[in-house]
Amino acid sequence: MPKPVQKDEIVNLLEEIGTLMRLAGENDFRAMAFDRAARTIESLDGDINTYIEEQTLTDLKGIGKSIASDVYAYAETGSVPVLEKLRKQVPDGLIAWLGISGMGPKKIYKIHKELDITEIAELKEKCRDGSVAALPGMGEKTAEKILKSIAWMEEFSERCRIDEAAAVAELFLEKMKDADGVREISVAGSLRRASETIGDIDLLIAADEKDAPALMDRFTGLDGVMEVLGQGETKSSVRSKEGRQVDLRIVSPDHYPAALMYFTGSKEHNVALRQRSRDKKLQLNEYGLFHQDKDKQADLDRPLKATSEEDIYGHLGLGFIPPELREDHGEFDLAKDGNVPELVELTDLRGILHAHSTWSDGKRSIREMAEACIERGYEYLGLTDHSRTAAYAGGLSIERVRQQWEEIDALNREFADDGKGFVILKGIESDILSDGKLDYPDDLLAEFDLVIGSVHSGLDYPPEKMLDRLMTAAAHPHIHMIGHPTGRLLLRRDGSKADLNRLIEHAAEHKTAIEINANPWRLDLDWRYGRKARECNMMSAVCPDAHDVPGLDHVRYGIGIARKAGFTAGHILNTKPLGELQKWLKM
DNA sequence: GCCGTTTTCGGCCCGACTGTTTTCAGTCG
Repeated sequence: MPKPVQKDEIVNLLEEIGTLMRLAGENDFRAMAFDRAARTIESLDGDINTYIEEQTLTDLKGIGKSIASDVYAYAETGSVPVLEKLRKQVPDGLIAWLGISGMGPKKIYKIHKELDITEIAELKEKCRDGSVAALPGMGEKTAEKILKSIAWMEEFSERCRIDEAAAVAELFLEKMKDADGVREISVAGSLRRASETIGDIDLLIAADEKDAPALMDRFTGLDGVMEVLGQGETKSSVRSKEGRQVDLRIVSPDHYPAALMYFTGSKEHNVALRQRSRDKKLQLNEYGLFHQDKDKQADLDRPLKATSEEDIYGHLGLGFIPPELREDHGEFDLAKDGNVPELVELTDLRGILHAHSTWSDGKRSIREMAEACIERGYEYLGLTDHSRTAAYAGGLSIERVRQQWEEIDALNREFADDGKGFVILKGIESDILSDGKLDYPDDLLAEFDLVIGSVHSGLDYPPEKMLDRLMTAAAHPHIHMIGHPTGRLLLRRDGSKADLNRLIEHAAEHKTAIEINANPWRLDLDWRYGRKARECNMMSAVCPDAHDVPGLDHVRYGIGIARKAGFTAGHILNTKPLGELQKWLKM
C-alpha cells in the first residue's frame, strides 16, 4: 500500500532528478522531461494520491511510463532508484553552483571533474589561483566573471518581490521613454505577467535601426547602472544598484508585437505557442509569425501581417491572452473559443476591505485611512483591526471594539452629512484560534459588518491539522472571509502546506470568501488555485491588508494575482457597489 | 523521457551574446 504523499514532495523530487541529470551531463531533453512533469504535478487541482492509488499518472500531459513508475516507487518505498544513482554521481554541493550567473551544467561539471572540487569556497579559490583559467575552453575572463557572479550572488538574492522589481523597472522606463528614437517601450517578462517574485527585469523598445546604438549607450550609461554585463546591437544587460539584472532589447517597429510576446513569456507559454504555430504550418519567433519554407524553417519573406499581439494570437486561432495568464496553466483552453474571460481590473475596485488603524497595529487613524480611500475614489473601507488574541499587534478587547464602533459611527455620520457617499464598515480580522474557533463570542461577531478570519499563530501546524482549523473557521456562521490562507512571506518563509483545494471547495460551499492578500510580501491566495476556485464558484476579494496609507495601493499587485487566477470582476467582492456588498455580507 | 489528424522514431524554440576559439560551445531567456 503506497503511503500518502504531498504534491510538493513529488514536485521537488522530479525537479531534483532533472537538475542532477543536467549536471551529470545527461541529454538535456531527458532532463527537461522531468521539469515538465514537475510543472504538471504542481498545477494539479486534484489529489495526487488518487492518481497514485489508481495508477493513472500517465493520463497527465508530460508524464509517461517511466516517470510514473518513478513516482509510484517513491510512494511505495520512499526512494527512487534513478535519483539515488544520480546523487552518488553528482555531489549536492554542485547544485548551488547553478545559482552563479554564467555557469551552466557543462561548465560546472567540467570544473568539478577537472579540479575535483564541489564547494563554492573551493571554486573561488581555484578562480583566484588561475586553475580555472588554465582549463581548456576557459580563460582569464571566465574566472573573473565567475568570481564577480559569486560576489553578486552572496550580496543579493536571485529573485525579489514584485514591488521591488516594479520600482526598479519604473525608474529605467522613466529614463528611457522620452529618449530620441523610442517609438514604443514596454516592460516585458515576469513583471509584465505580474508574477509574485521577479528575477530579471526585461525592457523592450521599438526603434529604427539607426537609433539603436545611441539608445543602447544611453541605457548602459544610466545613473542606476552599477555594472554592464553585456552590450550588443540589439540586446544589453546591466546590473542595477539594487542588485537586479535589467535586460533591454531593441527591435524594429514592425517586429515589436512578436518581440513583446516573445519577451513576455512565459517560456512554457511560448513553447506551447510555437508548437501551435507548427501545427498550422507556421513558424513563430521573436520577429514575427511566418509561413514555413520547404525546410520547415521560417520564410522571412512571408510574414503574416500583425500590428499587435492580438493579431498574432488571432492568426493562431486564439483570442488575445492577457499577459498575466501566459503561464501554460490552462489559458489555451480559455482562448480557443475566443472566450477569454474579461479579467478584473484595478479600476473595477469600488472599495477597500482589510485595513488596519492605530486602534491595533496600523500607523494611521481611522479618519486618515478613510480619507485616503475617499481620495482614491473608493466608496467604502472595511476596517479590520486585529482581534484580542493578537496582543502583540494591539488586538482589541471587547470593550475596545465597542469604543471603536462609536468612532466609526461618528465618522460615518460626518461623511453622510458632507454628502461624501462613503461608508466605513465595522470589521475585524479575527485570529483563527488553534481549534479553528474565532476570537470573540458569537453574539459580538454577529454585530460586525465584516469578519475576516486569519491564522497568525501556530503556523507550523501539520498540514492536516491546519486544514481542519481553516475548515472549521470557514464554516463559522459569522465569518465572511479567510485572510492570507497559507501565511507565507515570499522569499522568506514558506506558508502552511494545508490542502487548499479542499479548503476552497469547503469555503465555497459555506459562502465564505478567501482573500487575495495584496501585500507584496504575501500575495496569498496563490494564483495557481484560481482554476479550482472558479470551478467551485468561490468568491475572493483583493485586499491590501494596509497598515498605512501607501499600503492601500498594494491592491495593484493583488489585481495582478487575481488576473493570473483568471478572476473576473464577478469573482471579487470589493468590485461590488456598497449596497450589493452589504447584501452579500448579510447573506 | 515524452509525444504523435503529417510520426511509434526522430524530433523536442531558437537567436543574441560572450569568450574562447580560428569556426564554435555554452549560457540565457
